[in-house]
Amino acid sequence: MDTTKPKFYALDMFPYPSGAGLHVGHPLGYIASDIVSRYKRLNGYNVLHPMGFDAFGLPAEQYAIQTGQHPAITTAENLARYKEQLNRIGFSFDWSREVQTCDPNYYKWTQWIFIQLFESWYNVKSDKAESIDQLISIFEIEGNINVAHHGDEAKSFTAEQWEQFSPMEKSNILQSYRLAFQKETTVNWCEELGTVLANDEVKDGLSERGGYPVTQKLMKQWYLRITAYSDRLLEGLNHIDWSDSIKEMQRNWIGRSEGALMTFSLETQYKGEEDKNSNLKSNLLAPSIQVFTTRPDTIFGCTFMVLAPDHEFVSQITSEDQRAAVEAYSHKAANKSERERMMSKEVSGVFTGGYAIHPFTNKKLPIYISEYVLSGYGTGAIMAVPAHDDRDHAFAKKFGLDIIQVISADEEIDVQEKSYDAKEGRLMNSENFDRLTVKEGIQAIIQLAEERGFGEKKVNYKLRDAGYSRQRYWGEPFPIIYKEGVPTVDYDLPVSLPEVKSYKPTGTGESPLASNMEWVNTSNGQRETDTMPGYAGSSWYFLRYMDPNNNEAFAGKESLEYWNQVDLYIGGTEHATGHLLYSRFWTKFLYDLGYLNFDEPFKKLVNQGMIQGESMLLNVGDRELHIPVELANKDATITIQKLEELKAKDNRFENLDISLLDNQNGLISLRTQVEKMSKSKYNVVNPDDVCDDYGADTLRLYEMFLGPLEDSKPWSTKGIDGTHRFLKKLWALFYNQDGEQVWDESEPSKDSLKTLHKTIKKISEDIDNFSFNTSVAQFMICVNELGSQNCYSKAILEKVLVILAPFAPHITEELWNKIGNAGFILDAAWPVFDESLLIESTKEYPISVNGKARTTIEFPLDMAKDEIEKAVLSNEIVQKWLEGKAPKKVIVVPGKIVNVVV
RNA sequence: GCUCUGGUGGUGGAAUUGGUAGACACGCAGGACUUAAAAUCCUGUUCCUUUUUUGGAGUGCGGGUUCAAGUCCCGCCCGGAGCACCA
Repeated sequence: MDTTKPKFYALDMFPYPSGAGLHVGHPLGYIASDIVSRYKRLNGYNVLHPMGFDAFGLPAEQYAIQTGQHPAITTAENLARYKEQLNRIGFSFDWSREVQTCDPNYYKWTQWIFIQLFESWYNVKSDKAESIDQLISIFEIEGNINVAHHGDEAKSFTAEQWEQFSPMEKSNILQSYRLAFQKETTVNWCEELGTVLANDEVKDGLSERGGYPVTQKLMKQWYLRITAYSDRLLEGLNHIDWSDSIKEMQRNWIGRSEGALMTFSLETQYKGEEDKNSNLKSNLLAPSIQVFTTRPDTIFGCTFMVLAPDHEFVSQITSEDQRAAVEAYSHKAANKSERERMMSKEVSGVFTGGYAIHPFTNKKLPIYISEYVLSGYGTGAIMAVPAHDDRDHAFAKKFGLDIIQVISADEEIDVQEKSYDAKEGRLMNSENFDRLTVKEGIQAIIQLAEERGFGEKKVNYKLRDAGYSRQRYWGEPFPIIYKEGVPTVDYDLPVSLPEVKSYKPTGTGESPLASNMEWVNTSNGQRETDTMPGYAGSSWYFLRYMDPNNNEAFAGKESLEYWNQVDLYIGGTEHATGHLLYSRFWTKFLYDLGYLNFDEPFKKLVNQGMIQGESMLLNVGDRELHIPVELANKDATITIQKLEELKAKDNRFENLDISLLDNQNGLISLRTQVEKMSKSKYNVVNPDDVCDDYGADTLRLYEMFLGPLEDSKPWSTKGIDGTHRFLKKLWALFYNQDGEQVWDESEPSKDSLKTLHKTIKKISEDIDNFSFNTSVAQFMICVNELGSQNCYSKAILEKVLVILAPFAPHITEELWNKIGNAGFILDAAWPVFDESLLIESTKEYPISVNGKARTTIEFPLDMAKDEIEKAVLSNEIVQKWLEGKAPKKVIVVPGKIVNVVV
């Protein structure tokens, strides 16, 4: 490969090969990236345009559970079908670089990256990931007193103490530093799937895949410390060319908010029996409660406090007479599923009987528990300011608590009726802080709180560490062996996925791998039996394409340096907060370790819209049934005959009495509905069928012509004849209906050169702007014009073929060879655009009077402005419109318009 | 509720960022070729008005800036997507 040439890396989000095969929506983005790839190749770039498969995942496994067939077999079958379908459409993928995430030669490196994460920690001082061995040497020299890290809080210890710790204690301490670590927490547990899910795999309290209920469960799980990268993930968004909406989604997901931690001391302290078995001070008494707030300026309006029902201090601050009520409420809350909790908007809560002391006013503040405070965010406790927070206001109303206004508003407001949440106005009822603006108040109150030692500035994030354990079979095994309970690394990669008797999760929280004892028990200890989640393999696959067969590294240094960032990444928005965030995280991590010289993986991201299906619905009285779209006619009707055939083989129609349906001349009308393509809606359109009917080039052109790449649009074959007709017209410029040659070696006419160069210009611009629908329109204009000019000149036609080649590779390649050119059309060069051919000597100006267009006059383009002015004013029609009035002003926009203002 | 998007003919959609709105295509209507159909080609097609002439209105609604607004500003209405007790 000639590495002195410029490079271009065009990538598609690799598909998960499901059993259903491709539908016409899948190729949309692939066609676009293929056009750009071919265009760049014609322009002299080395283009990396690979394809592969995200092959680990739940559907194959669920199919395996049902049928007992090994997921590897079904995956291989599906994959072969996908490839066949893709090849039919004529993509220029470099299949020699194909990756499959379930291939041991691939997941070997997924496991290797996991090991790097396990053996790294995040040093806040250098603001990057560093080796855990260096951290251990620091511990050995000076303990952890000077270590600033991103991670869980660790007790401080000295070098001597570190020396004394047992291997298990050391391991536990290191877990709070490692970037891949274990932690016991409440997790999203899906009973039906028998596994834990990450936050972004849960939608509306249901599993994204399957739609099963998700509950909270306490389990020991692997996590990746993505939170260490929160700020860098946020900051990096400013330097990449992605759509605003995706950037915004990531910003919201990371959810940075600036505020303060405030400490409220407690009035009541623990009076129960001491827990002798615990040496944790907090179990004996809770001296104070910390809250996170973004509005420290409203602290004087705080009239009560609320804790999450599962906050660690709840039982200690609860008074005896309130204990039964509090426990009942907590119990109920804990057993609610995520979905139930989100469904009920009802205000609920219980008074604990405990009181906190307001740090400024020393007033007693009752402490409540309520579901509206989440234990996972901030400190799991809030200072409630009902006058200036909508939720606190609702709570105060329900429980009859005080509402004190501390921020004044411009308009007339009554905080007893409605809270005033805007961050505008001046402080009031706030002692010395009165009259300060909100902004000043926030500063001043934090400052004083810091001086007095009960508060500090604090940045909070919504982003959680990413759960990395799945109790599943069809995924990457962890390269981890427990030696007397201590997790240690197995460097002998790959750790291959073993055979098991059953793929079914045990339901007890153990993965199917646990049943293969021979595999689990090694001479060094027991293997980790969970597997990695779906996003593991997809978080770095774009790097493997650069050097897919490397056995020494995940990719070689030269390859990584040459191919560098993905220049263009095309895919759907469904991965906005999952895959795209994890990939950015892994890239930054590998950058920190020095393996990459870029820390954002995808320079430009384009999200193609979804192609929806048009469902055909048959009204059968009480309900509607989906009719397979291929049986319906174009005008949304179906013949009785076809309906009878359908009834015979589809049991959904068993009880249908066709004679009762309203029929007109043997046709029954159907209702159409645009919705997502899916098997169950019988509205899937297979690209193979379109290729059969019209050919792959028509499919490619039509999908591009449908509208802007980024818009969602329903699939409809209504306009497909237009693009097909275009290709026939193109062919007719070379050969007539009888197959006789009509192209010739004649000198191109001036007009045809003009048409050609206009097209070269427009197509180049359009591809750069991802405006493929207008490119197709331009090709149609080009062919129509050449046709009416009777242009059959080979010199023109072969250039047209080259610029059309990225869009319609099959027909252009065929004609390219037919007219006597050897070799691939992709090895040709993009024609050079000659501006001089387009320059016209005269131009028709629209002439308007007071902004209304009245007539047009032709002028030489190089005519001076004042000459044009004179000519316009002496024009008959203009004079008639002026009716003798003197013009105030004449505006001449060169090449555009002349406007006379009266 | 918050954030991001978008609203243009019968339909999908154009409009070089303030310069003749409706490119291109579908559909529809009329015509040519044909015994006929298909295919192909030609003409017309924003709406209202009108004798083909001609006017007038028009880019979700209401204001504004400008010689000139689909495009910019202010206030509404509607659709799509995402987030959603995040303190």
